[in-house]
Amino acid sequence: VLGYVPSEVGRSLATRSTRRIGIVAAELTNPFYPHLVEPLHRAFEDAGYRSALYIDRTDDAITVQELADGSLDGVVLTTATVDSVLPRALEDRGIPVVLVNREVDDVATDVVVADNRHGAQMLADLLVQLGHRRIGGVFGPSWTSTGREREEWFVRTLSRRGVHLKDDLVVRSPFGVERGREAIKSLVAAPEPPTAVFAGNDVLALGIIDGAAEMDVSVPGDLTVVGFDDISEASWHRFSLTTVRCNLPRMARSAAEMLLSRLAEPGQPPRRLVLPTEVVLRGSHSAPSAQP
Amino acid sequence: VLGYVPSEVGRSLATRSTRRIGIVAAELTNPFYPHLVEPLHRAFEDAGYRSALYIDRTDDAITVQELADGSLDGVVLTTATVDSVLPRALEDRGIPVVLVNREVDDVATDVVVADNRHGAQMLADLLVQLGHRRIGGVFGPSWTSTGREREEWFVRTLSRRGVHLKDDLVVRSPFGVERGREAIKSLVAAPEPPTAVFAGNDVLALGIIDGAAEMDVSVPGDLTVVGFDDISEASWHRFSLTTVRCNLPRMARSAAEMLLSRLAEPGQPPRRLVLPTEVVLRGSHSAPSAQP
DNA sequence: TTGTATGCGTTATCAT
DNA sequence: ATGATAACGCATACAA
Repeated sequence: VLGYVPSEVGRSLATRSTRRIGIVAAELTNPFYPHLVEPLHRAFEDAGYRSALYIDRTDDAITVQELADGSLDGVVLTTATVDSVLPRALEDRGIPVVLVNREVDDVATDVVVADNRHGAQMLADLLVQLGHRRIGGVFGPSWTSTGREREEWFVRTLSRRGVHLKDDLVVRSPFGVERGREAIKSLVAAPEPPTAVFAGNDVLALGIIDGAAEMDVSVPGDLTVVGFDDISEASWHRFSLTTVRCNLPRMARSAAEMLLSRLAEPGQPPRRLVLPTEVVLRGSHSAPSAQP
Repeated sequence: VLGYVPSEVGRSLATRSTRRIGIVAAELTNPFYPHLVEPLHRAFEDAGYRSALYIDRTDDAITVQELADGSLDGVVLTTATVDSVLPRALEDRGIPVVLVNREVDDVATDVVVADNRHGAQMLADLLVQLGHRRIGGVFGPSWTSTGREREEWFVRTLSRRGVHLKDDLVVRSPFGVERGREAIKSLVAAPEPPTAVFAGNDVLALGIIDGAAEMDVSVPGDLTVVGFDDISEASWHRFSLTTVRCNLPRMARSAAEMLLSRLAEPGQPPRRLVLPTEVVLRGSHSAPSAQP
């Protein structure tokens, strides 16, 4: 018979290697994650590994036993929070882990992140240089390294330039288009609405721009919006989002390489790779219009 | 020890069931697929099944041996073309298959699709009723049942109403935002540009709207755009796409149910489920403006 | 009820 | 080189 295909499960049992990597991401309908999952999948595929998808829902988090059932050679975590126990637990069971785009406190695993500090700093500089003083922030969750780091360095840099965010102009919310839409609605309803707003990531920024359009506030005429990540949607003309590029495909590839290299050489000390960021100027920013 | 997790691969070998379903989709950065993959994953998860992701790239198609290596209890195909051999091949090897959103000629497997004919018909009626006569089409690939069916019934209905599409106003291209953008640029460059354009799906429609904005043709002022699927992006204010709803989450759930039921009862005759469609009127359509 | 042996499909080891 | 066989981790069937 020519159509014979050897059984992977038999092979896996004998070699104790499944040639399958677990990728845990948030809901894929959050437009951020496909930009990470897609190149991750491709990188593993190119290396002869298959991938299993795990969706980490806020209401129903991924557990250790789901990932440690012996069906995975390694795991990529893209949704880790600063207090995640998953990375520790998995490594304790001998399962190689790599963190992507998120860091975890007090845990030493392989990790690839973008230079969020520098990115946030450049964005802050950009806004004050444009002349903005009444600035708002729609930051990501403080329990994610990404949200936390970007917020911290954005406000810190602003402070250095003598600009301070008013409390009623900052919102913290989970990453999501809908959340961005809601957030901007509350911000423009403030007694003194911001002339510019920093979004914790592009997905929030898309929601902000969309919500602004909905309320007839023009971007960048009435409101400057800057994002973070540079997902492909940011370059859509209807958004034309000024943002900082994290080079997600590269981040994903690096993460895959790290995991693969650890599979080959399990003894290696944990590595931490931080990728450079650059701001990409598009059409969602401008100088503030005359203040009323 | 309390942290013991039984090995899935051992269990799989013994029970010859992996409790894992293969989901084959196109690149996830194509915004359509997350809307299918996400609810599919959820449905399988709820039923105690894990899922493996397979990305079907145009340049590197999924092969039978990848899916028939014994690591999958069943397969969901979302990228099948009318002449796909995969469904037949998989069923021949005893692997349950369900086709979602796409049909295959001369193959009897389980399938769940939307009522594309009715949807296309309603859209055609809408356009002529609005008064459009110079209508363009950016159809999907003719080698997909979805692209083919929607095109056929759209032009057929138009013909019945006495409206015919000029050859230089129809484009056929793979589904993709970028392709929609390119397509509309060629259409508006025609000697007599269309006042309305039908998109093979929402993803193409998004590209069309974005490309139109880029060329300063206003939607719906200068150009009416209608799509197909009603993915969540279609409801974003910046697109506000008039489209026909296929209820993708429901489609996915039904497909999962079908596959699961076949796993429980392998002998069943193939079923074909076609889900009703409805048009959802938003802001991307209007009557044609005065003709020059 | 608790325990023990056999089979699942493959790789790997060890004789021949 | 080629071929027989044990081991992988679990489930199942059967025996005690």
